[in-house]
Amino acid sequence: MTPARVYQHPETSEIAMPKVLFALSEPLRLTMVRMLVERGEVDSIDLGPDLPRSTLTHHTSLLRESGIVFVRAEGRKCMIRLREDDLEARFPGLIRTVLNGYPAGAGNEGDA
Amino acid sequence: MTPARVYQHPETSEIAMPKVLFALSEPLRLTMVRMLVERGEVDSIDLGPDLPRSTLTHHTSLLRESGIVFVRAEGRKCMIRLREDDLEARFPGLIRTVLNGYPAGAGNEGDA
DNA sequence: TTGACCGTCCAAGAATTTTCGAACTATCTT
DNA sequence: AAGATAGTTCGAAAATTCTTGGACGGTCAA
Repeated sequence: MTPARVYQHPETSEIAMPKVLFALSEPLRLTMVRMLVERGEVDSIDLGPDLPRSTLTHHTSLLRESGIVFVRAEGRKCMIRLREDDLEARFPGLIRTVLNGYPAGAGNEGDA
Repeated sequence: MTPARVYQHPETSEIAMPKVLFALSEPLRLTMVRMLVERGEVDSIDLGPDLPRSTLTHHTSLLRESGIVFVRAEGRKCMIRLREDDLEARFPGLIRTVLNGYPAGAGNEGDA
């Protein structure tokens, strides 16, 4: 039994505003974050069913490394959830304020 | 008497969250925005006295095109101020929330 | 165990952003 | 008018980021 996949996450205190804003500055990732807020923990593939897997990994890694999401391995899939409490502690109101200004559908995401 | 320099600004309704977040995702520009909040309208050169002028123009243009600042020519200088009301109307609380999470000095800016 | 799946890593190319010197225009001072 | 000053534009080079295919290793079902 191997330790499966392990993901590195920044400490709450290490979460940096510029990196977070950069991560959120992409419509695709912003839409992912909205889905996380609405659904709680999701299977990573739900965040971009039509994306090539390596592209999806790229974006989820960026969200993880910036401190926005927590990632854990679950069997062969990968479950992702927003670090709500950590983000709220570090940058109170940020996620809510940002999503408020980016209504659903604003980014022409996915399902036509 | 020539019309001097004219600057294009997006309408309030055209200000887009991803572009704004991208503009704010750079420590240098984030620091500029803080200075604008603290000082009101400033001479553009105050935003980066040590930067090459063309670099300064690049950053101020990006802030202007994203809808964050208003720029006007004043003689040979260029005065810049935050579009506080427009930003507050479009994305309530955003600037305050962001600057709150990016304390002064966080970006090692300028004066050593 | 075999085979299908899933996610990551690597590498390469495309696209974007950043930086800044040089040339140019406009403005102010004298 | 001449010289100094301010800002923009252009071009080029460096740095980042984005996208994707392909190889690889772990996981699940049969």
